[in-house]
Amino acid sequence: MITVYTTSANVAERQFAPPSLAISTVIFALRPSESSGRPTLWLPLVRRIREPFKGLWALPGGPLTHAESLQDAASRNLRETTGLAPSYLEQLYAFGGVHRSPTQRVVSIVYWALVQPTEAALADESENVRWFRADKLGSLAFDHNGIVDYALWRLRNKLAYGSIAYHFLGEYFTLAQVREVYEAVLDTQLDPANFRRQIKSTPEIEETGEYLQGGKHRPPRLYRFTGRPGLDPDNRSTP
Amino acid sequence: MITVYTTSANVAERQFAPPSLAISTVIFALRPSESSGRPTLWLPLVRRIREPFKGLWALPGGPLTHAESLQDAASRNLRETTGLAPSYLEQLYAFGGVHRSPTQRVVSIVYWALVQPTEAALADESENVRWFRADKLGSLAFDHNGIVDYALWRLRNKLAYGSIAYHFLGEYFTLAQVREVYEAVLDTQLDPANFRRQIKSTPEIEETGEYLQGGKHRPPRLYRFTGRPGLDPDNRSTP
DNA sequence: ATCAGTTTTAGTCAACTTGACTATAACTAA
DNA sequence: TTAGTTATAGTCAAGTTGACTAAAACTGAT
Repeated sequence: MITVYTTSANVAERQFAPPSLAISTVIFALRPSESSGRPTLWLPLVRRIREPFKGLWALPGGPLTHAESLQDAASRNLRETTGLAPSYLEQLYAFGGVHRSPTQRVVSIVYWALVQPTEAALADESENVRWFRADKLGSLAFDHNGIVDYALWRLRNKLAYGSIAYHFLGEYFTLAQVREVYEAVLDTQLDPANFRRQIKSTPEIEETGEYLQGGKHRPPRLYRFTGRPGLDPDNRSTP
Repeated sequence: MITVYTTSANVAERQFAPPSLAISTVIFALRPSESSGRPTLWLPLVRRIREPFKGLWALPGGPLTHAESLQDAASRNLRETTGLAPSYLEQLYAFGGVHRSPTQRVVSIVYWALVQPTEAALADESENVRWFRADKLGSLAFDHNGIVDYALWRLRNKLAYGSIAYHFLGEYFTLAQVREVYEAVLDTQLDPANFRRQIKSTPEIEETGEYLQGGKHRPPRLYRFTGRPGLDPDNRSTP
């Protein structure tokens, strides 16, 4: 038996085509809030230029090409749509509900990424690519609101547990900046003294001899993160 | 432009076909070890009856049909190959390295499951379906050794954190049985007194009035787990 | 009946961690 | 010089953890 699928298949034919596979990315960066000036969570979205959901905002994404691993596809897509190179990239989840898209069956393998503020400032922004505050997104295309919610949950989880916060920051940072990352992501206030005691007790934080000058107060010491992010189980792109 | 893919495509044609999508499952159950009699981790594998890796053992898996969500596909597959109904089922990871299979590009969305010992005892076993100790697997087909390692890591992680252990057990259990789950999965000895203090301090454990009779020692009280497992972000199979 | 063997269960104690809070240090701007 | 600001160290009580002791409650053998 020979089964034939075409890219311009009608609905009846699509019933038998394999589900199509897409890669999307939730990209987080810290940017100063317009109101308070404190850092808050933002993410870039792209406007859909075709049906379904034409005109609505959606997560950046695209197809998986033949020669690249899932992770490579995610970081290529991220670069192509926003010009960004992430400092952290991890698989979030494979979404495969039957009715995610009204026109065809799509399985989306979603990654989430963190970018540093210097990177984020360089990001391309245009009519069809814009940054939004993570807590003020409005209604997105497909199930993308749910996906962002889940990515936020994972980010908060990972922050509470591990050593993810430093990927929002540059190579050198003050402990107050680390605290601001936690405060922005978890949306709470933290006691500065207790917070620094905890952070300093983790072995992956290294004191440098440098201080950050220029504030109108006692200059804070600069630190460095020496840990490596845990490798994903599947990212062996070039064997 | 019309692109045509056939199920009997040759290698050159497959280059342009979309990567195919498969669902696999890592199924864990506790069974008594032959040597010590204590519970240990086991999982069922199926023997491959065709190339590639013909004759080797592999994770149970199969295709994704059109009308079912990823999770539904995983539990259907699990039922078809082993006859099992899992008490816990969660997505593990989407594996999509370029060279996972020598003959074609395959993206595998892998689930992991826990089954209760009563279930596990009923599981079909045959020439081509057999249970193995998780720490004595030998060399499996594809990248399945790596997948099992990752599933083990996730299981241990989840155990240390959350309320997963009870899905290995029946509705009623003693605290010593819970401890045996931890000891089997983490492969350590735990102090009985300290362990029970910790478990009893979690609010989801409920004392029953019943005791387990029949041991040659003081009869232990039976407990019940009242928490619900966290829902996966995508398992809305029937909307 | 009693005793040894077993596991269950409660409790103690020191070491460590956490959250709330106080106080001093080191800078800038007026 | 002083007020304002953040950085940084330290204290203290409450809570948690790990190592350990001991009593309770059953069975099976003497």
